[in-house]
Amino acid sequence: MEKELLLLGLLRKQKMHGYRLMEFIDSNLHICTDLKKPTAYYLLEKMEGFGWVIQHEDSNGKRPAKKVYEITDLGETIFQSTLRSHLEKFEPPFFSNDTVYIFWDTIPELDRINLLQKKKSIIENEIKNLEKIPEHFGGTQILLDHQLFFLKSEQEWVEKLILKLLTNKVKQT
Amino acid sequence: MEKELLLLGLLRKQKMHGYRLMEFIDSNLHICTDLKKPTAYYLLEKMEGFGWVIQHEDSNGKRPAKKVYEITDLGETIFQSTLRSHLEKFEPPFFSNDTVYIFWDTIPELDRINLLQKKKSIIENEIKNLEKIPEHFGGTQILLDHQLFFLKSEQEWVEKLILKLLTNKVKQT
DNA sequence: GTATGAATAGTCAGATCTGACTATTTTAAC
DNA sequence: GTTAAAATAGTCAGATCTGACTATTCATAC
Repeated sequence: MEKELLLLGLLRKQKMHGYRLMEFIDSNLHICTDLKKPTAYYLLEKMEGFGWVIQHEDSNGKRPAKKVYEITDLGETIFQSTLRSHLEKFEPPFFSNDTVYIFWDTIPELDRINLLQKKKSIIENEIKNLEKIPEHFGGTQILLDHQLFFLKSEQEWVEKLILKLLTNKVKQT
Repeated sequence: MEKELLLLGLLRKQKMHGYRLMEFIDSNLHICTDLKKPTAYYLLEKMEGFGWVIQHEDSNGKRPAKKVYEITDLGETIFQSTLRSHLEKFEPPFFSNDTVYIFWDTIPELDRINLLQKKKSIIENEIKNLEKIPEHFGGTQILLDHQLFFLKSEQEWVEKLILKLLTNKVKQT
């Protein structure tokens, strides 16, 4: 429901057509969602079926008709309850790259260290990029703070793992 | 490719049929993947098409024929390169529940604190549960360590956020 | 004026994923 | 020995998602 929540929340502020929605999401919210354009159109149609949004053609002037979506009262109710249930919930994400650790013993020790070092530098770059972003508006700043906090925690973890590998190696020699 | 990697990696150790694979994943690897049974069967068939695995019917005795999957040389090559590329990569997960923060201003201040407190207690429970799990084998222990490290970081972050809200409230009064 | 590229708005076939189901065999209880 | 429950093995229709595409309009440069 996160994607639906996002769309509903944006439509609450202002009625819009799909393209405008995706434009906003792409340029401002890429940290918190991977919603793609065709999915957005698909979800808008689905939500129209549920009666969460209504759509009317806006054939302004010469341009071909645009489908402008607007949130309904039902949509607002859904938004409010979903918003609350998501704030209180906690669902750990899957670290899909972690699958490798299951097969840790397949990788020679030197490779492990080298590859982890690369991972570490990617994280460091991400941190630098995030720190460059100027203060955002309202809640989006919380989102950025969270991401940054998370990245720093990941950095620390990888550093510890590398250190552990290095000290193990020293012990062996 | 994480799901394919997982299946290939397990088939490397031992040829198996889909049910056995899923049994192992469900009972040991639920932390790192959300692979479900029908998806596993789908992926096995796909990988058979790619020549990464081969399948032969095992009609042992009375039971209806089982499809036993086995990794091929090509599959092993794919596994090795995918394993390495995943170890060096870092892709931050999407905290889908964070979508709420975009609409932070919609929620009354008291609700915010209450709901975050619930979130916090869920995290604390998860931590307790993870700490109960006895030492695992090999790489899987790294996976558990990572998850625990992450959860503690999340706990800290939520605590900080709650604290910030509380001090803001005091200032206002 | 017109060719070219960017912006605008959306669609579609095909890939991926899953809830709910089928079907058989084994185990256990009586 | 028969019935019920659990274990075993898999399937399928339908939901969800996306890469690649279409189609129109606007800007600009020549």
